[in-house]
Amino acid sequence: MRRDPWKALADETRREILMLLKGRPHTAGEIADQFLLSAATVSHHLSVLKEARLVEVDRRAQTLIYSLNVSALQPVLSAALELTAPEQRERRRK
Amino acid sequence: MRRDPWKALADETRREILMLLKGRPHTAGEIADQFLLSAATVSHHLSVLKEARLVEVDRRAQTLIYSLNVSALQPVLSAALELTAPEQRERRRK
DNA sequence: TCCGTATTTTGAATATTATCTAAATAGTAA
DNA sequence: TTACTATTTAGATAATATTCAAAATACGGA
Repeated sequence: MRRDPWKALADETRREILMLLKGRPHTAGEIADQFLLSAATVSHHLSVLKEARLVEVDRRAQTLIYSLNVSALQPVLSAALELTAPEQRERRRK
Repeated sequence: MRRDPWKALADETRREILMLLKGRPHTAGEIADQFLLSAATVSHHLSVLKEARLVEVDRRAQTLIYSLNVSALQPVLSAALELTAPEQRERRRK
């Protein structure tokens, strides 16, 4: 399933997961340990992030390792910048 | 009521409203005319944006004029940049 | 004061989301 | 195969969000 990154980022827990992954990749268990939520709930959040391409997963035996995929943040960043930026002037050449 | 700007930005219609307001302020009616939704629905979206401080309102007689408030986008932009940016090096002085 | 226009608020239907527990799956090792 | 660990999936519930039609409010003008 395809997910809108904006929707994925709307949840505070999911943004905290991404911040955690910014430092280094973590296993699902390590991530779950950082929150007061059940492992099942964290797993659900991870799947939302995965469907939005904001994280990638690698398997190492029984263990799933999640890492941040910054490229999926690009559209969000562009949109936010476009709203913030002063009116674009016309390009000179081409 | 106080609103999380991330939540306000999660809705596509609301992001389109903000893009519209980037050009210039618009009345509620002008905004509603740009969408296939009822005026009541658009009014609801405007109130969500207002509660997230993403828009400001001025009254001109019966007419309410909405405009974009970029400053409320700052936290969103910072968070997105922080996730994207390379690991911060230690500051040299102070 | 009464009317018309612009807009919001209310009330209700429906859809989506967040969360939990319990059950299922995947992999490794005995 | 059986047992163990790591994690996800299923099923249920409660909270939140989107939407509309109808009613309410705000303002200016006749």
